Amino acid sequence: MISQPVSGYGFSPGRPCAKAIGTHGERPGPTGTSGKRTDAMHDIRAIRENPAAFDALLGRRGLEPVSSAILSLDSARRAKIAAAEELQAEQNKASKEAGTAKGRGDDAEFERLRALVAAKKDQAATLQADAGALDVQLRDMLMGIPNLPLETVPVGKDEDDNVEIRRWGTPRELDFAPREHFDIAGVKPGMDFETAAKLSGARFVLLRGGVARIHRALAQFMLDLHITEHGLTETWAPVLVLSDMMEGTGQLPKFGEDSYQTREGWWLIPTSEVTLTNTVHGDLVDHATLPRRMTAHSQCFRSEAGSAGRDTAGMLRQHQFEKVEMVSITDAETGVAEHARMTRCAETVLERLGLPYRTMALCTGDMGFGARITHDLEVWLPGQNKYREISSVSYCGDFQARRMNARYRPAGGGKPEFVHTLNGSGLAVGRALIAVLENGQQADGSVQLPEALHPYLGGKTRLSAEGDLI
RNA sequence: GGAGAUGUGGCCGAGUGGUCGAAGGCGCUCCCCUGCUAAGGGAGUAUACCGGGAACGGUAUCGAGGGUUCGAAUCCCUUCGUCUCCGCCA
Repeated sequence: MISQPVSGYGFSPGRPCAKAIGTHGERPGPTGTSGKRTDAMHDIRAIRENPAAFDALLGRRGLEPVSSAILSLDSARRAKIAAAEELQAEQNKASKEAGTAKGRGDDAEFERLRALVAAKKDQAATLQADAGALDVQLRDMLMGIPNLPLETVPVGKDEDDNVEIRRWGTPRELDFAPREHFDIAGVKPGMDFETAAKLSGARFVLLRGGVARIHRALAQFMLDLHITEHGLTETWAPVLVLSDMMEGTGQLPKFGEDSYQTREGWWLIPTSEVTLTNTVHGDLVDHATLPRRMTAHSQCFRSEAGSAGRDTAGMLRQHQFEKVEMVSITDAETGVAEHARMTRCAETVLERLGLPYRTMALCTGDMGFGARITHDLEVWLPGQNKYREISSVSYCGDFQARRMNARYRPAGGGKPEFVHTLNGSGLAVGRALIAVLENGQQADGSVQLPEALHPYLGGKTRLSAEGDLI
């Protein structure tokens, strides 16, 4: 790397953020300690070797070809680097000779060489600056390009093209008109949007009594299931993270608007995928420690910019919500199998709760930025009379690992290779609460609660129409 | 928040402004010896980029950024992290 690239987007680690609410000009923001690598967002070599394949895979996502733009930047950058390095080599050589000249007291020769070094240095600096500028351009371009879909991912435009791959459970036959969760008699006393709005504004909720306890029970149940039966390691992590971490998992630079940032520069995690995945940020881990399977229960914060007007009723879409997240750090060989495993872990939660769901393979057009393949779990919501997303399980290949510079050394030595990462909700707690309430609702406004939760509710089995656990 | 210390390769740890990409140890790989094991001997072992079919050559990197210098791991400035003590605090 010729020179340290300047951050090409609005904020930069180590400095107060332009986007921060209420700028603190003098206060340095929290920063990471890792350096930036300019080439690591996508495999530039792979693009060089087969630009058509790169464009073809992006084309499946509905994106225009970009490889020729990338490659022309890349070759311009490489030409500058080569020229600059040649000059630096000459500079280093002359400098060394200057040292020996000085050593033997040859002042005339020393002065001549000193001037030569200065000249070379000057020329090299110009070329370095050029290379650096091209580097930043290339980096920004690569940072903005989403992950390549696996060949197995169905091609499509939007969510209408997603493919159902599995369905479990049968929605109950009801002899009454099902209500949405916030409209169920037994739920109303414990789900207070008015007070939450007073405290925090729109898209917040305040839970009380039985509903609050069911919510808590759900999170505990999920965590316990994952750590005792699925072998995930329980983890508790910060919810404030550095910009580097958000960049590592792909929330930045493109999607900064979707998250919140403190005045000091920290970001509030939109999901603990950020913290769990970045546990290996910048690390060279022992292959024998893979796969690393983690789970965490955390608060999640999302600005929900761009979803104004959607799902405004109830607690389906909130600025702050809880989620039990699963993350696996693994390698290229086991990534796809791990994805299937993780999907099963999430499905198991729903099955234990007796909640009907379907598993969808997202099409290329509906997949998230960092994913190579994503399965969404959609739970049946009788109040809405439809399946709604409650979990999303993605395999990211080495996409995040490249951004994080997270690698492992293969068994038996050899060059370090990027780890592969996966993440999935297991599950969104708030949405699970909704599903439990809506699916368990009775004609009288009470709610029958899943057996799996009873131990977490002190043996209580129902939410009465008055809102009490009984 | 105040004072001090510190940040070196997978890990630990040495380091004089040029002979340092960096001693030594651990770990790892290969080989030898030892009829198993334990121990021992030898060799190798940073990352990224650029050029090259390769051998290899070049450039950069000693938390990060900047500066002084012909030349910086080593000097100066800024900044971040860590540790210790004090203060405050769930």
